[in-house]
Amino acid sequence: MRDFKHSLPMELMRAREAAMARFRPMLRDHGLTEQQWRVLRALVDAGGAEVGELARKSCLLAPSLTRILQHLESRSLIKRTQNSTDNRRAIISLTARGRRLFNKIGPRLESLYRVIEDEFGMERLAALYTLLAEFYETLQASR
Amino acid sequence: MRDFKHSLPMELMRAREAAMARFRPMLRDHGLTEQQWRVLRALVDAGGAEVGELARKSCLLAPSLTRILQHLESRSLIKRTQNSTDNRRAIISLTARGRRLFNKIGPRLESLYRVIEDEFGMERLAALYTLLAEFYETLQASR
DNA sequence: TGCATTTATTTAACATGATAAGTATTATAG
DNA sequence: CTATAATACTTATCATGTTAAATAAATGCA
Repeated sequence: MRDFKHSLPMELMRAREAAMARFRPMLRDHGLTEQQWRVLRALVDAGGAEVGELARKSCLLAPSLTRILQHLESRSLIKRTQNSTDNRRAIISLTARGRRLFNKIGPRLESLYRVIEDEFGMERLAALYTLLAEFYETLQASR
Repeated sequence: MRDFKHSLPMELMRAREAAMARFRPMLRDHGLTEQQWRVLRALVDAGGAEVGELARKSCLLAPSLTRILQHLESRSLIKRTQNSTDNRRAIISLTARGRRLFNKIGPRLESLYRVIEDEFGMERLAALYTLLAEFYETLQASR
């Protein structure tokens, strides 16, 4: 059998964890988990979205997102607006408070990201992005 | 701000998830989670290991591993042997039953992995492995 | 119109992720 | 020797991952 050290899912996980270890402490300082941050960021990107759309954009499973939205709503970082044409769908958007938090954290995470760019190099980073996107597309295409 | 779609941790996660989606159903058919499988595989690779060593090899946090070992032990897939020179350290190893389960699942996962190799191509896969390893090393080195 | 089906989201249950704190054992300074 | 620190795990707590089931609203069709 192939060497255990060369398990692709584990290598992907280790690389991700190495990166997240840089970001997580700052998020924690602001009382956010990485998943909660992904939701805020997806909302800024989309400017309001339905739950399903938000799940895709933030790469979260629906049950996880449900809990996270409940949590963020209790902290008044997001709000729900009912869609009049389809009462199953609620539109989620940031509150002013949520946006302020995002504006405070975003730039700091960006600068941490630039450190990684500097250390690893833009070219290799771009190559990695490309391979990852191709890998994902390849595996999705044949489903 | 950089496009949300180009968040490296998310790309790593999506790629990993695409791969795991291929493997998880089979593991589930045998009553194993992917983490439990990683532990069995690390044990085969090491042929018996201390808890800390096992945590590193299987990329699991110590508290998670503690619970997983309790679970696997209750299913008689692993056993603990006390180290006589240091009673804090217990040596974990597979039982005969654990090894049988591994031998049944391992080859099937290998063949699923070969499908991915075929679809994505050995060369690109090798390039991806290399970049991931370099990325990990780069981020660890500067800590 | 009335009812089965589909769609969108939430609940439930169990397992793991992440951090902090606790426990037992070994190593070490004085 | 002995008090103290370091080591190796384990517990505890809260949040998320994963799957299945439930709920509720919209859709399709007889």
